[in-house]
Amino acid sequence: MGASKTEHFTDEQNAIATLSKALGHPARVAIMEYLIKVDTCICGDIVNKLPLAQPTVSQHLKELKNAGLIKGSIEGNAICYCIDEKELTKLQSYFANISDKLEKKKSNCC
Amino acid sequence: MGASKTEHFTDEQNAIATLSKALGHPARVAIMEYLIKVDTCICGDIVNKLPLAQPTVSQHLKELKNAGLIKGSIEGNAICYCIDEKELTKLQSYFANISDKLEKKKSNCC
DNA sequence: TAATTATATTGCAATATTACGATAAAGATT
DNA sequence: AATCTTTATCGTAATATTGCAATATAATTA
Repeated sequence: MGASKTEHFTDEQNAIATLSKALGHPARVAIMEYLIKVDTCICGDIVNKLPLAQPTVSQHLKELKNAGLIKGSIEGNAICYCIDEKELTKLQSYFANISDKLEKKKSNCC
Repeated sequence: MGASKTEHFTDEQNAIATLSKALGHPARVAIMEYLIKVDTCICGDIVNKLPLAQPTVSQHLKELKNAGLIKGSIEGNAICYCIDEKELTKLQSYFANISDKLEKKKSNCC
């Protein structure tokens, strides 16, 4: 059908999937990396850095914002975007936890 | 147009996006978690665990395999899937690195 | 070798994503 | 107030994803 059956999975599984999906496009990875690198983070700078049209970048920013990975604040005429660390930390600790489990298991299945 | 302009981004950005995208569906997150939890990992078990039809699960397994996150080996009649740690480690260290950078920066932008 | 079991593939419908031109909205500047 | 600058939204086309029934493939067993 095209729509995920999210209701059948745990909240954590859905949360991790949502965050991962938000980073599932190179432009959005590039935006995150840019925001981490610079401290000034005006939307127009991001548009200039990326090889995409302004509406497309705006859409990608919206998706990152919806996922909670970035936040934006009005800066006069412009909008200042920056990383929202909370969700990123969630992802980071999730993967750290998984790696830890695998490390301990020393899986020899396949 | 609908197709990502992957050629404009770095290899690492594309790699992280591909891995993230593969985990961008709760069913695939659930599959990964199941494979981490159990040591026996026959495809049929996964199908039974998930609230999805067999062809759908097969498709999700294929995507995880294409991304390099799991590998499968023929086990007589059945197929044994398990985690391929290499790519997962790549993701884990990527996020660890990002978190580290943010930690050091103590960003006070927004 | 026929039937069974396990998994993959095909085909298709429903929906989502990606991209961008045109345009709107809102503050800044003249 | 008219214009400029900056960002968001709308509309739309191209493509991708999700899901499953039907079917194919391949090893196993009777």
